[in-house]
Amino acid sequence: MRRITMADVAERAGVSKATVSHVINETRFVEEATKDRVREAIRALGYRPNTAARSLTTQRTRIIGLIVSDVTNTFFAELMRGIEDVLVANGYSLMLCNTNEVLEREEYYIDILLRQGVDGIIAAATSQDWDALNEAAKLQIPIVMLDRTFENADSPYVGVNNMQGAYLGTRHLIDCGYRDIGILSGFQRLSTMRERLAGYEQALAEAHLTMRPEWCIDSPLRIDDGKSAMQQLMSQAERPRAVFVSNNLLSLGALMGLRELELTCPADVAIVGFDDHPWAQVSDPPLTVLRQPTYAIGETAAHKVLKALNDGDAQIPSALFNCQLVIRDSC
Amino acid sequence: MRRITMADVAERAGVSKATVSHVINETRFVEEATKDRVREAIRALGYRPNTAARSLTTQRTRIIGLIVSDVTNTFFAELMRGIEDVLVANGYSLMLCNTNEVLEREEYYIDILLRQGVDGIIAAATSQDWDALNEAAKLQIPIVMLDRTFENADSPYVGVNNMQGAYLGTRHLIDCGYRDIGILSGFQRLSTMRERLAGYEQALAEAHLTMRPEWCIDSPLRIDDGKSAMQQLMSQAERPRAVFVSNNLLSLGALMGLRELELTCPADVAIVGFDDHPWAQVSDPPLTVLRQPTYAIGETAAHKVLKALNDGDAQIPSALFNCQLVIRDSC
DNA sequence: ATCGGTTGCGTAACAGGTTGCATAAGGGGA
DNA sequence: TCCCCTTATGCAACCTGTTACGCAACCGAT
Repeated sequence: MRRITMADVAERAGVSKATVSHVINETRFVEEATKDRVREAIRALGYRPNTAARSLTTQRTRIIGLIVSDVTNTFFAELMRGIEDVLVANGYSLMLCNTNEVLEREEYYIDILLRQGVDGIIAAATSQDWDALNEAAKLQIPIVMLDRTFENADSPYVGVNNMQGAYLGTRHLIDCGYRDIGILSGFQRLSTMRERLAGYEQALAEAHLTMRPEWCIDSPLRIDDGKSAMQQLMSQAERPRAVFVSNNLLSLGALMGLRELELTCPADVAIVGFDDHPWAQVSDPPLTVLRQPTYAIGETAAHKVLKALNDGDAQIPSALFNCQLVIRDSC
Repeated sequence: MRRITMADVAERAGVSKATVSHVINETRFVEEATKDRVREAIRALGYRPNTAARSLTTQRTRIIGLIVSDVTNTFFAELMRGIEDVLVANGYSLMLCNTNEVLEREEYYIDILLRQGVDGIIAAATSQDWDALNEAAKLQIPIVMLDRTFENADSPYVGVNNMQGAYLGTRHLIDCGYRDIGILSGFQRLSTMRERLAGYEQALAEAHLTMRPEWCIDSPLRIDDGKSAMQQLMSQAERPRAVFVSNNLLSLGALMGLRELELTCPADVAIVGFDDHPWAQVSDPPLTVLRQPTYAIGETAAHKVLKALNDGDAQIPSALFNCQLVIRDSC
């Protein structure tokens, strides 16, 4: 069965390809009777326009590339949902690029996206300089930085005020009476993590507490890393009595780590985590966390690419949301 | 800045477009010296082939459409990761379609995928008949059913032996001495959920226990639904002493529901859940669950589409994995 | 010198849409 | 009746690759 093309529709309706095209896209006036014939032909033949052919001439694909580092992290999943809902509502589709926080994979994917000719890119980039995205920028493809950004990023950023969040969390620990506070600070390569560390430092400084470098553990962002980081923290001669954890997977790992050491939270160590997660309500103990308006962040990011696409070269401002401290039983 | 096309490369290298194409695709012999000139031109100009143009003639896009019902469910996220890793390794990309378990959205997306001309579709379909996917099937596009399937599905299925899993789980409850066992059976529209209910029934029957319909609660698959379903179960005059929960989000909701009623697990009700989840280790109590080899399922599904693409019309068999009972403290 | 068989590459048709330009038909005014 | 204008549509070039077909140049053999 040959593919049905526009020529088939045109023939059946007794009009030219041009007319069919204009009926479909409503790009010029066509008499109602003619429109009807075309529409009936489309239905009868089961015609479906070929996106590749269309984008070849229009130079637009109505596809947005989404780069995230870990789809299994509910935080990113929730972002995706927000993004996708907005894109679908506007007739765009999503090309998913999961980098696993691997730079080469990110670069590979950016190349793919550019070949694909995506109309825009939303990136929770693992790279922290403009190199990888530079090609896209040169091609004038709108880019929105999601969750993370970097110094000289030349694109709008949508995320949360990480410093404020970490400050709030650490401050809460201090207010609860803790003085010896450590931090699982994650990947310092990521702006997000740097900002959270800064918020933590600020809260400590304000309370005239000194930050002890050995209580500040960097690590990748997987569950196991959280576990070993927490255990590393707890195996020290002098242990912190509370820990600020910069990422939800690390929080989960931290809880696992404590369990293995038969330490309990908050009796032995208090924890404040970053990012809320449904499971955090039923964990043992339920976690006190900084909640981000994740879905809204996703929506906003999607709106920003669309705006960039529609408004030509209008300057798109960044959007910074605030975190909310959700107090549960871990401090 | 105009887009760089193959013609530009050809001109700079002093050859024809055909030669450039053949150098890129290695589709016919080209002298080494010529190849070098072409490659150097490609590099110098920063040429990137246009996928749309290519797929217009080749009739292939190297894109696979993935339809899932809920990206925020870690189960699907993990499937995606498996699928994506395999696809990337084979030079394919992923178009993500999140349906939120809404039929219209699924149909909409299938239409989009067909216009896009995806080479194959992997679908954790929310629809449970062939209607939505029929168009794709007629166009000879390989389809792989993921996690769910239906009676007259004419495509290979990759998933888990749900009946065996549910049987194992229910059986475990029985072995623990429970006699009054209820079930949160989810969406009976989905094959997965029907099979799990069947496994539950089988285990009960085998132990000569009668199934009480009022202890068998259907619901959608979101966390809140699990919560209210569990509360509905617990508000009955005669309550079950154990509950088999057919889905991980429902398990989470069930735990929340119990908490709200100030009931404890397993003292008041025991729970066995379906699908493992990292958080299930640190929940209160740590959940006994049926674990699926999720990542492997994803990989397998991806391999099957690719096989269908490469081997023409070879019959692709389904793949059924087994569940593994992971015993923790909820019974 | 002629011929057949490589070797290496170019020409042009095509894939399926979009769109600038052109044109035919019909109506109204001079 | 002629001309111009409007209305509704068609023609064909173009977007950027792929590929069937063809041809020139060179080789060694006769």
